[in-house]
Amino acid sequence: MRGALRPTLSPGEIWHRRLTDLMDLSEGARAAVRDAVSAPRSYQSREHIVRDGLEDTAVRVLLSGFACRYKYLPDGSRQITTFIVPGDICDFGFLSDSPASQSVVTLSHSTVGMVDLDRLAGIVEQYPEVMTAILRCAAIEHGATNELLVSLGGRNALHRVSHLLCEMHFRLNKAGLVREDGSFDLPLTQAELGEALGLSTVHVNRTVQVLRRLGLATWRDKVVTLPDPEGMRSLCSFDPGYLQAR
Amino acid sequence: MRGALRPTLSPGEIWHRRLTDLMDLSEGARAAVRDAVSAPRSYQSREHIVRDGLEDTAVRVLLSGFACRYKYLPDGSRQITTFIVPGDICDFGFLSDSPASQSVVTLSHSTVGMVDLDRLAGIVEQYPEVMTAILRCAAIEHGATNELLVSLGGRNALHRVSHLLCEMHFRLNKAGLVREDGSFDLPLTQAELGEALGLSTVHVNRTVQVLRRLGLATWRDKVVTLPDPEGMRSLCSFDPGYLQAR
DNA sequence: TGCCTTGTTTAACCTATGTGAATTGCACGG
DNA sequence: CCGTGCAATTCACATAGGTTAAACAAGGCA
Repeated sequence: MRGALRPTLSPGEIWHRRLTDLMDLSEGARAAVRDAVSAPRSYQSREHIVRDGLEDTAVRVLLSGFACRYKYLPDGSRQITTFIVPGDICDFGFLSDSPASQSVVTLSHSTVGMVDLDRLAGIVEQYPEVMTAILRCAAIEHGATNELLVSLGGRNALHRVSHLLCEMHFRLNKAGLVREDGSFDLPLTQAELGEALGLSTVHVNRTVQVLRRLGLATWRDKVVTLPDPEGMRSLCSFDPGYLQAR
Repeated sequence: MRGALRPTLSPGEIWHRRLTDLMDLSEGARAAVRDAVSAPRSYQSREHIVRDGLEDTAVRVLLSGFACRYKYLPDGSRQITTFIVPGDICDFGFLSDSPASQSVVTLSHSTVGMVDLDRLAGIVEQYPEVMTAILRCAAIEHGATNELLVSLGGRNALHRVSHLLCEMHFRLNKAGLVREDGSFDLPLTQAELGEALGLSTVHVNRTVQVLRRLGLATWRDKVVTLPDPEGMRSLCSFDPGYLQAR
């Protein structure tokens, strides 16, 4: 049983980790952030965290599991626009005081922490750096959306799939969710991956098999392994710049 | 010569118009915003406004003309990720105090106003609603990116092109740039439209001709006319919700 | 034990869109 | 008036990826 992920963390630990990665925070700010996250609420797979932008008085932070934002097309097909991993904010509608136009749904069993908006306002007033950190979260998410856009506009199926796997590897690694052997949980179905990448399920399957044959990726039982991350990155020219503060 | 667009405006007028559309601003805030925009700087077509996120101490607002944000793919092709029309902020990097990862280039002769960052900070401190208004600008831009993502992921060529034309019609109309007869300047080349929509130039051309034959759109000499906006909207199920504050 | 359900895989066939290359129409500069 | 060059257009052909349907595997449950 090598690769136990990590000991249990306090709810706020994950968000704290994310924010300090993006911004130097004072000791006081860090404590405030850590304490602001409420006891996690648990969601089953395919349960809605945010329904069509119905926003209330709290910011939701994914603490564990996997989720996505999506939009429906008129023909009933679904386009996934972002994947949400632990540490991510589920919905940025609170920033502009307007409900989000999208819904957020879990893709696996997940837990979500709440940060009360009034409380957050107080923290931000005392520690303005926290606001910058949050805005960086938003900027990175926007960057990820842009990169997905680039994938759909200009990359072929093989590059789309490998680029997304590289991104997941990178993001989950930052969250401490990649094991020693380079494997990580990716609780997606191939159909869902297709809904994000604009590919049919069948073609996602074909493409994943090519990656297997190339010895660059395996994906079984919701676990992805990249035996040769460097080879994978160079295959699709993955550059994680868009996922980092600078 | 019907349809003269509108009399000359003071530089800050356009931005003022945009922000008040998104947010109720007090008289003081409106004056502050109006006065904060510097004398416009003029750019030729295809000149860079922001180069690879080299950010300085001012926010740039497009006052007239047309621009886009883009990213290059490793194979040298270019993916346009956003079109920027008068009233839009060119780059939101200043929000998170990190350089943008993209470049902004004009697509026609354009003018750009600058808002000094320190000055803006002062305004925001006195009138926090201005910050919310700016964050709404950012949210709407994110919404537009998402919608383009949806186009690339799930719409066919005809719907992509018509949806984009509907969006342009809507956005330019808000900026007061659509003439009585429903026509508006779209200083793009078909190749550039293809770079945004993930289509080859040839196929953009084919598609535009279909729209012509359907009597839904004409596009000549950089001028687009939608004789039947409603038909156009229903063709591609255009819903401008994602472009508005609510 | 055996039937559902959900997800992956395979196969045959089809089409929307890309590619390459030539043609046309203009606007511009000399 | 003639070249030059960019943008729009056309044509012939190629292909990546979609579609439909069926088979297969594994887990849950009666």
